[in-house]
Amino acid sequence: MGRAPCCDKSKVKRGPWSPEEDNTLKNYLEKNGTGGNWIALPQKAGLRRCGKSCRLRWLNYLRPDIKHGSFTEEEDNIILTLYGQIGSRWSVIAANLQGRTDNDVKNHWNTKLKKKLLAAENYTNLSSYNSSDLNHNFSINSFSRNYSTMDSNTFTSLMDPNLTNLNLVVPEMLVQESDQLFPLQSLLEIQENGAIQLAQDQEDGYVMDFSTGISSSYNYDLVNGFDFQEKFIGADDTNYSSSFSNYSTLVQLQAHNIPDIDQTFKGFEN
DNA sequence: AATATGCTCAACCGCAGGATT
DNA sequence: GAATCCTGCGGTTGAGCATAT
Repeated sequence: MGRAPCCDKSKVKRGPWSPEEDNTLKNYLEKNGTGGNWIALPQKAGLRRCGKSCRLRWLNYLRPDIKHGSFTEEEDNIILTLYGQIGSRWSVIAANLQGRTDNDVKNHWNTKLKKKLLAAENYTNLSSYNSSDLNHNFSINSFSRNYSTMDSNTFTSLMDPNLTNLNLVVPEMLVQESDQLFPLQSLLEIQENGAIQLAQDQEDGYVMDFSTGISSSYNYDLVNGFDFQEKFIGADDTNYSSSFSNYSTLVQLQAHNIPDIDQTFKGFEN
């Protein structure tokens, strides 16, 4: 049969840890380690706590390699990027940030970064979407712009129109994978393929190419100074109207000319 | 100064999957 | 193979603090 229950919840202390309890747990673990059994640990260490609570306290707070304090911009960018790829797999994201725990990353996301991303998405009228494709779920799918075809001569990109090797927001692994599957076209190539320009106003606009089955669009923001390219697969919907809600997968979003992405987002907050 | 509201983050909860008996 | 437990994970909560009114 199975093992004994881990603890009697009516007999263990709950709530915030006292400095004395922290010391007891820390001293015990530094001398003895976990012994491979968190459930038995509190009794051995002389703590009236559930083993699960001890584990959490150690992993999230007492471990010597934990980094306390605010997140750097570089860490923010890593979180944003990885969240775009894999969603809320906090332990995986935390593993890419030295000294940060999944709880830390999760809290930071819920209190800071989510708002930042939502503000940016609202600005571009993109609503969130959970793609079923785990490798490419940048969580953006449906548009609600007012579309109007414009003369392509009026398009002005901030990036080199011959450029295909963009600075990417997504990490290298995904970039390589995506490049193999869906190579980037330069803006000139897109225009030569009969791209149409849509929705340019005083602040932003973009060019879209439906000729390949993989829809590409260049978006550009004249106020904040960045371009980015989006690619879609899974649908060849040339009869789009005011929404892309039927699009199945957004492959990737690639950005260029964002010297300080955090600075760019700041303008969208509140 | 008092109260309301918002924010942060440590801690808990419940579940899934693997391990153990 | 079944029953049960353990571990790790993501979601959620709520106390305490900060800021606004």
